[in-house]
Amino acid sequence: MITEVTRRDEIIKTATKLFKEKGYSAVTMRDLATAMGMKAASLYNHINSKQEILKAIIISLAEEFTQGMELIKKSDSTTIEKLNFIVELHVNITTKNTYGMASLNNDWMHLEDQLAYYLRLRKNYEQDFVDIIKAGISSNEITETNPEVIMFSILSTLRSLYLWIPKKEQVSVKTLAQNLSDVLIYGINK
Amino acid sequence: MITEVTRRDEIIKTATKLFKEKGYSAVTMRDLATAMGMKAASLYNHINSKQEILKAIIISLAEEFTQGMELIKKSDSTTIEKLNFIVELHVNITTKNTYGMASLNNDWMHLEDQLAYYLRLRKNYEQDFVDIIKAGISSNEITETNPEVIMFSILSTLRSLYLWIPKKEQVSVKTLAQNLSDVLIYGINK
DNA sequence: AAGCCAGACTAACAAGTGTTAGTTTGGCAA
DNA sequence: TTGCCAAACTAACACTTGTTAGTCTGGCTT
Repeated sequence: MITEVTRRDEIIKTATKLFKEKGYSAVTMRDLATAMGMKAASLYNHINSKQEILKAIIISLAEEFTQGMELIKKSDSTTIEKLNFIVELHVNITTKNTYGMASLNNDWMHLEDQLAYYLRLRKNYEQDFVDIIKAGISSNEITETNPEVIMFSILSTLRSLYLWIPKKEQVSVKTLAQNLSDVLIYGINK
Repeated sequence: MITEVTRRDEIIKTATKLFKEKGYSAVTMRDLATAMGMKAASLYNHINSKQEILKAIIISLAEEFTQGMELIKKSDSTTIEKLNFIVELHVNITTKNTYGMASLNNDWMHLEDQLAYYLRLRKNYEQDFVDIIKAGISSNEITETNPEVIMFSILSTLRSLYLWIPKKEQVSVKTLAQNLSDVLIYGINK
């Protein structure tokens, strides 16, 4: 069975783009309708609320990250390998959905019912990340710097990828991930 | 002459805090008034518009970064030293004004008259940054990775500091800057 | 040919938006 | 004591917001 692209999907996709440019709060249902070539009221034949659109964008992305981290956590790899996988995970997801990453980063606080759930996912993700780094320090793979500083430093870069990937015209995902891993893990000192 | 803290300053300070939590668009003048313990109309005895508040927050910060970069650029230092200075510049400014950094990062697109000016400052800053890295590659101080990747990677971390500095309870600015420089320049590989 | 119905429309709502005009008040300078 | 004025207030404005109700239309199924 071919999964068809519904009108709802198109609305969410268009909204994602608008949300990236101005943020969730600054985009009105009339803005969204105009971008879709219809009137605001017509949107409600396909979606139930503005809030529902935000939820559809953010929660699916957050779950994708959680699933990826779950696999990496369980994998039988060295710490450095796991960090490489994390970089690839971010590059992959961000490449597929650049716009959505903007909402994930900047508009999560406007989730209402789903806010607590989102925060739980995010907290778990960061905990898993820092655990990997701590294991790497114990096993002598990684320098003895504060693990939170390391995690924050790497994650900040990965979370900002959405701002930057669109500007790089067609660098292969593999190459970009490799370059990034090198810089993040081995530094830039010669 | 002692520079007094005006009511206007207090309003801007309060707004900065609210903007960080919900973003510029989601904060109403009535929200701001409530936080100040007054009615919305009273705000206009001190400020001319909501827009003006955003401008006051963002432009002064952007100019502070530009001035800092100007000094670093002209300084007679090695590339590594200059990068250290840049890290310190970000840690210093972010420590002094954590909330404002959120607006600088997330609400700049809601600047109206000043948008072009802001974009010019930002573009120049990034150009100066990438030039420093290129000089370091030429002088053999820095690995031959794509300079834009290096710049993006470091700057992403520095721009995200505002999310993270409040959580570190009273780590000294010097220590944090040193830790960060180490991770960003020398990597985490042992 | 008949009828269904997805998906658009118009019209309207109640609430919330930034902002203005004009008024009141309480404490300091004269 | 009087007069001033910064800084608060109330009331209102014109417009925008998300959303609902009800209607129309054109193409597919029967």
